Amino acid sequence: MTPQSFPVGEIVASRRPHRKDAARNYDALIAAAREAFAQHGAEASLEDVARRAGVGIGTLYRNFPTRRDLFESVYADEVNALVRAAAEVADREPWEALTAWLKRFTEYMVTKRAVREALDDESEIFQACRDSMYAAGGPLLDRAQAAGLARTDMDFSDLLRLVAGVLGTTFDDDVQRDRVLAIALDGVRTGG
Amino acid sequence: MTPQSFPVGEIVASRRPHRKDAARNYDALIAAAREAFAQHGAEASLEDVARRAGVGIGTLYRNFPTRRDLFESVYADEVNALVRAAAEVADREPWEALTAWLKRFTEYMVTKRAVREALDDESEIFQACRDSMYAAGGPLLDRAQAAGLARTDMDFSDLLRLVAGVLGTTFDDDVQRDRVLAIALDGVRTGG
DNA sequence: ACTGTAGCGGAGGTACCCCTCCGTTTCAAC
DNA sequence: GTTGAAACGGAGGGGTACCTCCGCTACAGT
Repeated sequence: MTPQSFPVGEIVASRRPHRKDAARNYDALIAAAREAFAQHGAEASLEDVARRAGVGIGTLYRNFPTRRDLFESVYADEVNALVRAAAEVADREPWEALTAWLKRFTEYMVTKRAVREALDDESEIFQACRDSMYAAGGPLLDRAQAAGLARTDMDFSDLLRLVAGVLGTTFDDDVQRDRVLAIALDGVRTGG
Repeated sequence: MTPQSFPVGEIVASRRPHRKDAARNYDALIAAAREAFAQHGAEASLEDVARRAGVGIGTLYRNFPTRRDLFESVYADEVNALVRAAAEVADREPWEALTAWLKRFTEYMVTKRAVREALDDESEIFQACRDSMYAAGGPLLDRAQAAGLARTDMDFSDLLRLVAGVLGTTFDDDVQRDRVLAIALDGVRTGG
């Protein structure tokens, strides 16, 4: 309801280097990895990631000594974007703010899917990211519930799973996707 | 409504061999492949599949010359099981029959997920399987709609995507999964 | 029981991936 | 501009997967 006041910065201490060329390579690696993981899942080739980023394999390993390190950085990056998105919709109407944020949540899911395969659910970073995300998005559901627009026998976690699931499937076209998502959200919505 | 009268047999001409040892190996390969694909996705190692099945790699390649052939057989096998399941629930109450079948649909989704990655959506087998599955499951939704238990501004395809999506995600536990699925189906259900 | 053949397993060539190591390049502080 | 340290790229050793090929095995029909 008020602009987010909790920290939206780095979830884990970012290892982004200071030198210009190094920082550029770091960013290129994160972007390439997100792309590769989205396309090939958790087992994407790291050499392919380095190729996409236009850097040598050695550079990849210096920045991310293990595959897990790369996953964590890509994932944290996505979560940060999602947290920022929550602040951006905070001034809209309750239900519209919620659904707008859930739309942005779609993109996050693509990365999340691959990351799930690689990182243990109980890992520290997952915990931190979940906290961060719930702190950012949770109030959006709270507002809708307080306004009598959303059922109260569910929590934010339920909502995310529902939306994540629906958006994680493929559809004939965008029209069908929106229709099915609307049906799912009809299960969430209450007269208002 | 009446027991299924359409063919529930092989969707594609099965290449299952006649000789006893060969047939056993064929079945073991299908089972091992389903397991491996569920676990590792479309890029599971074929040598691993052969190992799980307890056969030589040569045997795998004789039965399934290409990775695609193996996928198609595993997939067709699953669809056949799903079609049979529709016949088995046909004598229950409309809404209960529908949800019972959708529960079985969960298992199918695990395989489907991997197969999607490997097979083109427009492939002949996908088309045939979809027809077969819709013919089997579609009447279950029709019945529920006719009984005023399900909204009529959606079709069977929408329902499958919705359920497939929800069940394709992970949950904290079975209780949450059932709760979220119930919310989604609340969007489908109409007063009754 | 005999026997022809369908079926079997796995060795091995090729290709790709993982990850380390180190000689070379590039930055930035002076 | 000089220079030292940080960063770079990619060669290369070890491992695994793909797929073919062929000598061996075991089934089924007589």
